[in-house]
Amino acid sequence: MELNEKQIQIIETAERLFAERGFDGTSVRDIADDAGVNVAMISYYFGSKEKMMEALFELRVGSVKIRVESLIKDESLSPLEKVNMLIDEHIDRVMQKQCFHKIMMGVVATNKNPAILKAANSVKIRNAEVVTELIKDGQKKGVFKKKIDVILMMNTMVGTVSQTMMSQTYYREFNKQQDMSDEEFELLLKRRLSIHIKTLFKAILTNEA
Amino acid sequence: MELNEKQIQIIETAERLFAERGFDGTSVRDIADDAGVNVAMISYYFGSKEKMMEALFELRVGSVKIRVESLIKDESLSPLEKVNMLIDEHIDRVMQKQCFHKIMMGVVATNKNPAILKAANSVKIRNAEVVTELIKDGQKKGVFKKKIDVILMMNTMVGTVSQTMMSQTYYREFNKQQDMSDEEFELLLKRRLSIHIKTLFKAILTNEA
DNA sequence: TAAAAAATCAAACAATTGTTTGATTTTAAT
DNA sequence: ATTAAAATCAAACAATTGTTTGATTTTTTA
Repeated sequence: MELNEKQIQIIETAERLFAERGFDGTSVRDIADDAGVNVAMISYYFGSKEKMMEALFELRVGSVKIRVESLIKDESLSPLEKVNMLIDEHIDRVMQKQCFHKIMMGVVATNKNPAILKAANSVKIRNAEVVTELIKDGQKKGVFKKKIDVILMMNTMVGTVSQTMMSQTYYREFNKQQDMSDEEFELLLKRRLSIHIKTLFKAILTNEA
Repeated sequence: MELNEKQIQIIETAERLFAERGFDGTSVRDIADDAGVNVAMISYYFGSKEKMMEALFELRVGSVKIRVESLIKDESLSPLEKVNMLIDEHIDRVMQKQCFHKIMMGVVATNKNPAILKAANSVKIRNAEVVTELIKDGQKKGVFKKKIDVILMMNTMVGTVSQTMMSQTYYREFNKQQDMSDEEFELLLKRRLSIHIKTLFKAILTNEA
């Protein structure tokens, strides 16, 4: 599905409101008003509220796959370097599309929309397969430990980033970084998250101290 | 607020449905039908749907605090032992009340109900303070590292457990453990989660290999 | 510029929402 | 057994929901 300017404008408004209030907590009139269009435009363009959600999902997920796949194949990088790049990639992706990731958490929690759930699951499976290959490669080269639970490891990455993203204002308060600009703080948060997760991964992946 | 048998029955039905479909995705009639009571009973007992949610929150959160506080004060345990017990405590709590924790994720994501959000935040702050004290004690005794980001560490625990709980059927498929009974699998999952997180924490907390 | 297509709109649609009402039944107290 | 309180109910309430209609305007095409 190819989207024109107005459709994207509507979708991005919906994305923001869905993240703030949830899918069922946001009416099509809320979206239309906020986007400055007539209510009928949503059905006119997307068919239904549900299908608009699917269009949003398609828009956001579509672009991700390629970068990861090509990264894995790069021969000049060590397995650990690749893992570290995947971590940074994930942090950037979540922090840059916070609204979308909030919505996704809601969609996965409540098994509402089967179409989206299925698509999200296939993305997850593909990622797990890619990472598993990467781990195996590292094990073959003797730099990674033998017994590694890939799923739990990825759950730690995804879970830590989501949890941190969702409660970032709280993190900011706790560490008394109110004086920073939003951009500064986000950079700091990303840097700390990156170091934190890389430390964790190094501990469960490698044999070094 | 003290609850009679029927009120608890309604609340537990609501809890299950909220976890499956979200707060706004569940109507009071859905709840009443499933609980086998008249729709009017919800307003009659709780005042409103919103207040019923608050009663649910109060019911589930009320019992937690005491155990954690007393655990911390126990002189016979080392700091690392205490941390490990907190991890197991958290895993048990989430796995035993999965529906509730799913709902909480939704509530925190969408800043809808201020009363609940405020209460949830105060619980979080209290926990962070307790853990911070625990970490400081370990540092004083020389068994913990100097620079530790308590919030990120807790985000890793909470995030990993939530993520794993939410996608446990997927974990089961991926590791081909369909033949197990549900009880067996849950035990296995809890054990693996426990070891996994303890390994992570040991790596960022202690100086050992 | 004329015709066709696309976009926009206010209004209406039926269905569902949370809540209230007022009567009736059940339970508890005297 | 009588009274008072609590619980239960079907029905109705107004508000909001997602969607459709049919007319009107704007844009594109020829």
